[in-house]
Amino acid sequence: MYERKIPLTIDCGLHLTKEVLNGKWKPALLNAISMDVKRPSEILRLLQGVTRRVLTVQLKELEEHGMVEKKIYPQLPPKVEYSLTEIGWSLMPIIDALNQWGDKNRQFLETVITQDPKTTQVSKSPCPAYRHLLTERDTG
Amino acid sequence: MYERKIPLTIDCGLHLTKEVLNGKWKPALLNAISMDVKRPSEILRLLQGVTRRVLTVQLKELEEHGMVEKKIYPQLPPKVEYSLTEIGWSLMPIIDALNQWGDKNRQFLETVITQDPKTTQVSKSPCPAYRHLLTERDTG
DNA sequence: TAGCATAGGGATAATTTTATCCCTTATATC
DNA sequence: GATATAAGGGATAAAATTATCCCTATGCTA
Repeated sequence: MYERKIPLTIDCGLHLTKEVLNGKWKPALLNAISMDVKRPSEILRLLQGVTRRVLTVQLKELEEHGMVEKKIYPQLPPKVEYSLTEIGWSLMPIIDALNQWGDKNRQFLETVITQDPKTTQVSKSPCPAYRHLLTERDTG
Repeated sequence: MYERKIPLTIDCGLHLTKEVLNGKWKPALLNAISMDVKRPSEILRLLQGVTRRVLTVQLKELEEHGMVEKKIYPQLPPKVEYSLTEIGWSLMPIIDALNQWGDKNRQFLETVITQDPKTTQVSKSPCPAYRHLLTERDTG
């Protein structure tokens, strides 16, 4: 298994949190699970772009970090359901804020990110509904 | 210059925000600048662990993404000061939340992160004061 | 019997991100 | 003359993260 060679910096809250959220799909996974999209196959359908392998790996990390719980149903074909733990739920206001900030500033951000010379292409498939929409939270 | 080969996913706010905050030191840099630690040399001293090169690169990205502004004083040796833009400031509540969440759950997080088999070592130098401490914000 | 669905994981390639090393500029100080 | 300071950046090495490919298991359906 892979072993980190450079020590992880965890000297401030920022870095600790970053470690938990570190992974291309982690925030989106937490978000999906919070919306009751809890089976890997469902998540795979919801999140255009994740591969099964990466999904498995990042879910496992979230589980190891205590953000989600995994329930295995002893049946075939396999059935597994993930759910947020208490500490996982406590991250949701932050995930929502990240999501809303991005959406609110979408026009600006798309411009600056696209202008970035190292960004040659961008993938923009329509976004599935998010929890903050479902629950009608509005922060203007 | 480096060019991305896999298209960037920006189909939801979460990914847009992630792109802006993507970089080992980005949140910490924004935080430092928000606290008036605005010269590269000061930041270098404050943030144990960043190298000058990475500092330069990540500050430049933050600038290209419109989160910070750079003021160059025409003198020698050079003097440069970074400051948050309006949209950069609008990120601060989120940065604070990330920071506070990490600190609040430090004990738990240190445990699960340290137990992680791929994490062999961890660097823990004392953390400099953060803005939310200076401004006495408390979210308990 | 072949193929699908479901979830997981090993091995390795490809990509992206960070780290390391060295060079530039111009002034001040030892 | 050597050295420090301040900021920036090119080239490349190293490390970390993601992607790709293939294999496991078992019951159901065509």
